[in-house]
Amino acid sequence: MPQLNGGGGDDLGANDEMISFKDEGEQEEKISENSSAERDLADVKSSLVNESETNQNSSSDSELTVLPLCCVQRSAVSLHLKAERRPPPRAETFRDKTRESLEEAAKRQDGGLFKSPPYPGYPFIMIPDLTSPYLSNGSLSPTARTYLQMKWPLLDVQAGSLQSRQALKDARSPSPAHIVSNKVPVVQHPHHVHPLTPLITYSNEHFTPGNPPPHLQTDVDPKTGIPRPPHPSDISPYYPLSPGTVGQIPHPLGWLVPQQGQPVYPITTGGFRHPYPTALTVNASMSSLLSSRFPPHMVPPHHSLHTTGIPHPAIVTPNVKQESSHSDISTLNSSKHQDQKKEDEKKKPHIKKPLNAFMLYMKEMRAKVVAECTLKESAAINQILGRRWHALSREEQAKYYELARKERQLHMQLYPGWSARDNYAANQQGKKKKRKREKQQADGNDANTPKKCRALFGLDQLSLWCKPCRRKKKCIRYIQGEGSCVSPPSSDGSLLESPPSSPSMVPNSPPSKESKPQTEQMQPLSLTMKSGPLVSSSHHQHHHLSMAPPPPLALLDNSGAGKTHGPAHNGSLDPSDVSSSRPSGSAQPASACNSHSLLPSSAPTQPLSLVTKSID
DNA sequence: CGACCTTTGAAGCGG
DNA sequence: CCGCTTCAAAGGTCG
Repeated sequence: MPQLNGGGGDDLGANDEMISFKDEGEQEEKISENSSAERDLADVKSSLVNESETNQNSSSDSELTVLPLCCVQRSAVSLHLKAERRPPPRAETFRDKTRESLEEAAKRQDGGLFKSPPYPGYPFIMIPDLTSPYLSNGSLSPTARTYLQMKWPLLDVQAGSLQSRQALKDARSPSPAHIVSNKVPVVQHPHHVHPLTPLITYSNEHFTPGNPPPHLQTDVDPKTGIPRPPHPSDISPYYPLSPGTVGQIPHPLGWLVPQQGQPVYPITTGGFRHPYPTALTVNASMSSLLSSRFPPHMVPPHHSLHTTGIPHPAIVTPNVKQESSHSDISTLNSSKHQDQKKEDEKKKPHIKKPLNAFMLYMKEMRAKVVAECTLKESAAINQILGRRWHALSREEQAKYYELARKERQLHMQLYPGWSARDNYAANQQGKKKKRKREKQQADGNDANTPKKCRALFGLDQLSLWCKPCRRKKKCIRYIQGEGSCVSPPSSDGSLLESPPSSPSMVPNSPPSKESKPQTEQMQPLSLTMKSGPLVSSSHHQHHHLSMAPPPPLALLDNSGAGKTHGPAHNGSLDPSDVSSSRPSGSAQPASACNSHSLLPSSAPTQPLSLVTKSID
């Protein structure tokens, strides 16, 4: 059985046994609680990203210091989900129905999930049993995957561990900053690692030793920051591998991490032998994610081959490309066209885009959610994951951003000439998502995705929109005049989670790109909307929300600011900024606005968050 | 069997 | 510079 949670007492763990949900409204309420955190996160996001990048250079020590949520133990509310899983009702209008069902399902599940903190105490990370999770062939069904609980390193930090950590740190060779950001606290402690680490599951077949790609091998771009030189430190000794398997398991970051004496891409054995203290190594889970990205079976094109001879996961050869390998054959029949295409592709293997932070997160968490929720539909699961993502603490998100950054770097090194555009072209040829776009657009136009100004004035009166809204950023108007807030995202409950980040006020935060995400997040709603008249309700929420307590994150921030932990983390993340940004507190309310809660009822109850607030 | 759905983030393209 | 579009993962669902 996959679930290890139970032991932890994590509510989430309560998988199958679920108690029926009461009202969705409640769920939403709970969600709102998260919203605050989301806001913070959003604000921080940008900083995180930057941080990750900046981190490279900076070496601060403070990894340990910050323990985010630890303190904030959210009370674990027992989570009750319906054991019975209702497949989304299919109905007449498939789309609407499906949507609704998805939304509903998501809400239900999510709500349930949210009741209990996704990561209570932030303790665990579920590691998928990778037997072959990433194989495109997908021999294993998702459900088949097993997950191991891992403690999140940060949480674990304790006095003793700190010392050890420090030691590790010291021990580390001057690791390339680029690879590891000190600021991001990702150090994994050995003892924390579950003995059965998922990594073990990696199939050996995947990895055959080989030589690293030429370009990689020799050098690492000093510039890019991905160091090739042997870095003992990079490899984590802690990596949870069973002895036997170890050799075969590639280091998750193996591509990036060079080992002493070993080939740069020693996926095989080398990878794990050496201590891998650095942030990169981070969590086993994280690493697993990365490793997952590199499926063995994919055959890489010449240069794309990994040192080990293993192609980078990103590369998909047409044949191998999807699970439906057999289908390929049939496809061949379809037309010469394809044949030609194939040939072309062969010549030019399809290199996938590197996964972004959220995608990495999804990969890691999907199974968990599936297990917990009993939902299988990816759409619904993704909604939940999206919410959870928003609920993640800065640190947590930072980890993923960091991973994503590394992935991108790696990807760049592996495929120097590659550009996302290549894939665009491919699709165009293949013709992939067309309808989708149309639909999206349509939806977008709808009030369904309410952006403050957009909802308020409509597309027609774009000129009236505040600049940020026009840019898809946070609505100033909305924030500023809280009262003015029109309705939030009414539409979907799903939105609940996505709060607007505190924002506006903080123009400074360097969130260039990040800001975008935040805003986007805020408007995820598309799902729900169809149903109805949420807007009006938004008002209520607004009030409530405003009253709502600050998110747990706030604590962090505060603590960070005031307290020590500032060091590494903060520095990198800029927590200070964050905290500062929020200080007024006014921001929160605003964000609250955003948070969408459709139900009036949703309002007030989110005790937990409040509690956390007390910290102050 | 392929496209869609859904999420966030990164990147490309065009104005 | 800004906005829009595409793609990345994933699995159920529909045409």
